[in-house]
Amino acid sequence: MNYTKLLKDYNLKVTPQRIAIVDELHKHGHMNIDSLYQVLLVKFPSISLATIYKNINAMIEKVFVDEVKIEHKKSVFELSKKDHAHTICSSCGAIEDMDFSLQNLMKEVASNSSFEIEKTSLCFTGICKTCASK
Amino acid sequence: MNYTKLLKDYNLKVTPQRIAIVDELHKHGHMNIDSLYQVLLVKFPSISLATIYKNINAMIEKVFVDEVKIEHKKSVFELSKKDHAHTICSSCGAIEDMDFSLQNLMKEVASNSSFEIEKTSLCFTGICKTCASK
DNA sequence: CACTTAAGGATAATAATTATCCTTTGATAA
DNA sequence: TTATCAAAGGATAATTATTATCCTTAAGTG
Repeated sequence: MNYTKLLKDYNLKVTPQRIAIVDELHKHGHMNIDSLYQVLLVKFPSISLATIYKNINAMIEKVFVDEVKIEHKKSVFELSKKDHAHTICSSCGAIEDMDFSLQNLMKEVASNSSFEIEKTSLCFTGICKTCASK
Repeated sequence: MNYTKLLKDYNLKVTPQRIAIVDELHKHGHMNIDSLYQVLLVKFPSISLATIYKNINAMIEKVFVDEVKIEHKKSVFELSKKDHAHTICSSCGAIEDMDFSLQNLMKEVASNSSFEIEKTSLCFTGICKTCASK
């Protein structure tokens, strides 16, 4: 993926730190602030935690990164992708995407309610396949 | 509702502060820590914020209060009730329950996935009826 | 390559939550 | 009803999380 173009498209200056943030989010799927910080310290030994916060917030603002709020844990961040739910394993903590048509859900609600939906968040907490087989 | 019995059933000592917390949650539906604190200050002018935190955490632990995490806002808390979703108005901030059969959703997922669901959280962000008509 | 502006890094400030410690109050049983 | 004990409340300190500030550095533009 061309992260330089991505950043430019969203009017964010292309810096090595930003490229790395997007790169790591892409590689890991879901990361919280601390794990991002830890992994970026490898490439940028003097990177500041403030840089992580500032950039994640900027990317959320530009709507190409989303925050996923999780019970009893710090939020994780992901590159925006449409129409999916999340599974959170209460045993190992793994967070995964799950294919799920939120569109259908939203249509269903739209026809039964007067609430105008802009965004839907669906999270399943439970036991993942790996933990279940142990 | 008999809050004394409720607290006893969950092995929590019955104190006036706890009864008031449950009472306010019941009356208001959804409250964050600060609004709880403000409203409890009326009845208990010397109540400590720490008491609110400690009790909400204890009630969550006992699983008769749930936390609802909301984007860009502090979490709100509600007395546990089953099978419903939440709507959050991005205009006025109102948080409401929405009747919604999470059971069906969970069955659907169970038959298509190997993830064992324990709990489902569904939030719709958008514009509420009142704000839409303005 | 020079200039302008925004980003990075270090750190202080603020906000949010939890821990500590002492006092008070429920719950239990004599 | 009262004595006892453990747990809850209140005040506040400590910790954690996040944001703001300020100066230096580097990206974008011509």
